[in-house]
Amino acid sequence: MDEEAAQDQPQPRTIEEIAAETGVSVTTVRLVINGQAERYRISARTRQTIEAYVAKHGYVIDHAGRSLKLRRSDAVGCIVPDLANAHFARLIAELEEQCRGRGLVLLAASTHEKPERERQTVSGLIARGVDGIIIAPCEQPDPSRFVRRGQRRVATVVIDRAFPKTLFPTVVGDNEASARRLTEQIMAESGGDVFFLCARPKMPSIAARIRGFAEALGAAGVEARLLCEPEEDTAATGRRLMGDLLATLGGPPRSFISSSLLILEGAIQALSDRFGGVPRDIILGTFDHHPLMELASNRVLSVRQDTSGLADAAFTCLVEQMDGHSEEVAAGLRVIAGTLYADRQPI
Amino acid sequence: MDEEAAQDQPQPRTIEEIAAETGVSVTTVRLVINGQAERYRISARTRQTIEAYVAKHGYVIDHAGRSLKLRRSDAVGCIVPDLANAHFARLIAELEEQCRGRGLVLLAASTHEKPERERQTVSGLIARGVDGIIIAPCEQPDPSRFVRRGQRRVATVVIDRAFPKTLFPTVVGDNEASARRLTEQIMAESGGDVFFLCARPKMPSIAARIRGFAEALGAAGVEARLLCEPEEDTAATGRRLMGDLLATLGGPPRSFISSSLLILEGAIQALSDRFGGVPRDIILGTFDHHPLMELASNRVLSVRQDTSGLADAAFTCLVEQMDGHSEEVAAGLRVIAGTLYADRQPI
DNA sequence: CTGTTAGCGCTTTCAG
DNA sequence: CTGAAAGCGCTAACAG
Repeated sequence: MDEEAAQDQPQPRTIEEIAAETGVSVTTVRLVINGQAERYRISARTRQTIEAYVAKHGYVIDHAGRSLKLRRSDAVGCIVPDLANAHFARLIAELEEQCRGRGLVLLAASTHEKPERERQTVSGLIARGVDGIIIAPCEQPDPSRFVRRGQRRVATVVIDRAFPKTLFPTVVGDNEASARRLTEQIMAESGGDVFFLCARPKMPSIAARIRGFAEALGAAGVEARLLCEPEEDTAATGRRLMGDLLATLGGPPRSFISSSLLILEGAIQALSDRFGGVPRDIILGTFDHHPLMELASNRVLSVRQDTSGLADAAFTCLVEQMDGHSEEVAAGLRVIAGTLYADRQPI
Repeated sequence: MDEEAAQDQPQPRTIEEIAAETGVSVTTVRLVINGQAERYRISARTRQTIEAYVAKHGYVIDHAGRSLKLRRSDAVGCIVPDLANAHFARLIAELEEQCRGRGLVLLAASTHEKPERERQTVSGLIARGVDGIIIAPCEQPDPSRFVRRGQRRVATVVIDRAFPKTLFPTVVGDNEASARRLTEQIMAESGGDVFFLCARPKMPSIAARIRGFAEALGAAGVEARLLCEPEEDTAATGRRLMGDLLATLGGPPRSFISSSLLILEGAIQALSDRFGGVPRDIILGTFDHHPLMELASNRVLSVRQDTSGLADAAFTCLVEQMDGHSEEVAAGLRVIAGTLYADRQPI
């Protein structure tokens, strides 16, 4: 009924219009609309008048006006290197869920690892008035860029990548420890014969994995077996690195670890090109678990990051800052443990 | 230098403040800031004064005020069933890129296939004042929900799922034709022994695939070999469907097609449980290509949707409506062809 | 060429 | 319990 009526009548209106139509003041209307009727003891009669009118015509608040007045948008920005990347996509999905729970909306943006683009994106989001930013940065973020209108810094949390100077609250996976465990396990299973194919070794998350890898090798007295590409984290890189490795070894390695899914894809291509498929006895090690890895008949050791743990921690931290009546939030590092899986089982 | 100065001075200011400080009017300031100095022939002197001031102190526009006045947010909302799903994540990534190119920002939201949530999300985004909505809906979208303030309908394009009544401009993949080609190819390679495991057969995209599958089977005079689950598109479903199939056949099928990556994952699990891996001679057919499928030693026939083509078409259509000085945009259907791949080669 | 002014819709004192 | 009025920052007439 009401639904029907709403379609005929002029659509949702402003508070002011509702006030005019119902013959009360905007304050009164606003009070009942915002559910504060009780608190201000609006008379039941006027209250019902208003509620009836709204039920009939509908009303949706205009956030633009609200934002302008409140200097608050109830929006948070999330900046990641690549929205299509499975890891970041999951992160975004979790964060959007959290946002929804608190009536916030999520602005998603990508940088493609370009620092300049990242800076512009940050400024852009701040100009949009976001109340908070969650960022997986491609460079050490500069706090002075996270301020608006001389106000204090916009709530910010860095996720996934811990740059040396932790100037912001930061939430990351336990890359170093995971890498160490993964490497140890692989060495145990492969007899110590393991290589690490990686791109962008300067990225803090990758650097941590390299450290973990090196520690495990060092503890076992094995020399470093690292193949690196400074920049391009692409399948093409993975292909090239694996190609190099095959050329060097003259045959397939017993096992290898790839620093990202893209590198793994490339490595698979190189192996397929050479052997018509991935030799079944190669042990695969990876940090970005994907269910399709089960397609391989190979032994797969993978670290599954606790994506939802990361998102939860990051969001909680963000909200603390946003609600923050407290002055400063500590710019600490929060590490979320991942889990090592062998094929489909956690070990 | 300027950078340095900017850090000492009070941060970015309002147009009004800049006007006061530089001793000119807000109009003048606005004109030069918006790059319309030429057009209104602002004198070089005042112009330089302003530019110098801005260069020194910086200025970022406040979108809240702008939105309120212009009734336009330069934001578009994108609503998909699941942001973590590879297909939608790619779509989101492409769309964000497009948005960026036009100075728009992207609000991302998910529905998890819940109609009620979808409706709320639409209303929410409209209340936020988005200028456009791109939606992969889980139900026939109701145009009356896409209006704001009695104004005409917010620019909207439906993507990925063509419901029977095409009330909005709609951009989808060529699911039916792709499915037919895929099925024909698989039958040619497997001797006609092919099954289709699918979830949510009522979804228009899935329904189209089922039609294509049935057509190919019909043309070859083979009976329907469809295993369906009405709702849950999950790995658990895929596992169950494959389990049922194995029980029925008493052994692995020669080939099967899965309606989604999740179904494929589940099917793989069921096969692994039963045979300790995916029997190598099974031919895999799928609609959501993923590079990791190369891990399989199996023959893989997959339809790769032209994600960026979909995104381009959808965005173009959206922009037409947003800029639309023309009255109505035709609510037509735009079909984007996918490509059939055998292993890594298009065929 | 430049300045003044009136709102956009909302919230928030401050008065009744 | 309810109303009036100011103002958030921006833009777009309209005057000079």
